[in-house]
Amino acid sequence: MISKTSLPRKASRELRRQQLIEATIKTIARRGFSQTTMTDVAATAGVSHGLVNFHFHTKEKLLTETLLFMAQEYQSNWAAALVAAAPDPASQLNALIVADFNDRICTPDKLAAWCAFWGEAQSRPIYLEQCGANDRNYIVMKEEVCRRLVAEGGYSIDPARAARVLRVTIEGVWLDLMATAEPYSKDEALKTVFFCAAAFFPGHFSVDGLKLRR
Amino acid sequence: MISKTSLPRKASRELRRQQLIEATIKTIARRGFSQTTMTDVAATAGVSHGLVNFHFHTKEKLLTETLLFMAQEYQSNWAAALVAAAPDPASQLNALIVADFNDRICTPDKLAAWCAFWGEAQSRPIYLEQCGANDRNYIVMKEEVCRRLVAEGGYSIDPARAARVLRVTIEGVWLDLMATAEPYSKDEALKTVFFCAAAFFPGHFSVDGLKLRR
DNA sequence: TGATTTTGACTGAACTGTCAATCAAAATAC
DNA sequence: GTATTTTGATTGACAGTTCAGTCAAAATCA
Repeated sequence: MISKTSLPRKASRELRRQQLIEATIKTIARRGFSQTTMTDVAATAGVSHGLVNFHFHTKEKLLTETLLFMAQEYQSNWAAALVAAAPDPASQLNALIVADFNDRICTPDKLAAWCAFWGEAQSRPIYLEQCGANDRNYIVMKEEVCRRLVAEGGYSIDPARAARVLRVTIEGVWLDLMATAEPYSKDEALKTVFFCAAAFFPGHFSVDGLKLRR
Repeated sequence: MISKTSLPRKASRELRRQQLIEATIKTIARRGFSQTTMTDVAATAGVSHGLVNFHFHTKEKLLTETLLFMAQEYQSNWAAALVAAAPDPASQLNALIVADFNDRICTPDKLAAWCAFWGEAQSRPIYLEQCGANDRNYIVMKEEVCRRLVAEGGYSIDPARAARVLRVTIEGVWLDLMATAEPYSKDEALKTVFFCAAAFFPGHFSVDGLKLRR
């Protein structure tokens, strides 16, 4: 509140939009998609509900911009992990896996929000389009990494299917991490993914992660 | 509309309830959870919206009963597949996998409805409790089958993790089947699951399914 | 006839989007 | 540097709409 007043207006505008997007994520995670109202979001951000309309015009726009933000954050996270990794395919695959359990991406609120958006997206083509391009990028890139790893390691498996199983396994343990029914640790979740990678690429991965140079 | 007079009028209480539950599934699949109204459900079933309240009292009860129906249908599907299968663990695992792609369970409407419920369940403990017991049954049973298969085949993998990866892989390809962005056939989805089973249990499974007796 | 099912108009609550008024910051004038 | 004007951010009340749930009456059944 106090620090807000001292900020320049241009920065304040972007800051407030960002604040409202984060409030939206938190609200969706806490109350669910169908029970998220503009007033809830505003209350979470500590502002009046009129302000949300001032910045986003409609509820629909607020929701799509929130989804877009999460999609871009997700994409830039794995893209950054990829450029930071060594150029060999095993290191890159390892970096991709670890990146998905990054503390900034893999928070309870964001996982719950992803889940809520995903559940709603089935009936809203706009949502699917919103992050469809990102999804495709990710899939293509992951397949390519697996293809190179198969070639390098002399494996005889279908790289596209391996990439697909690894991708959905990560999604799956994400969901498990949220469901209160069957809880296990984030570490066990990561181990499960590596267990899977080790089954496909035993020369490069073990249940504990990337194997050291052979 | 025309057939209404011949069937629903004469329909018993249970039949109408069932009809409304199916209309709810279809409506949720088509319009999404947050946009599903009592009037929508009633219109889909071809009755007035007052009747829905007559049979289910509240919207919340209609939704929970719909979820309960799907959970029970899912459970009885795999339970039936299990008793029909040969007693050896490989046959039972195979039966479980195939059962999840059964035409009665694996319809676009039901997958979309599952997805919508799942997205909403994160913020509604009641929904999770609703099918939590079923989920746990399934997980325990699947782990047990994998444990027996590991013992029989002399594999050296963790059966709980194998069971988990197989479970979430099935969930994952289910989701892929719905998302319009990256569509592949139901057959390819099943092959992907078997690809995974073959990686864990190469003596018993190939990408085409259960291997014949060795 | 009496019991049960079904209809559709109605009510009250909740929610979205609008708007006039207010206030603070920035720009401009003096 | 100080006063004045302009711009942008914020509020809260309000209008219009939607929707869940109610209910009295009608239809149907047995």
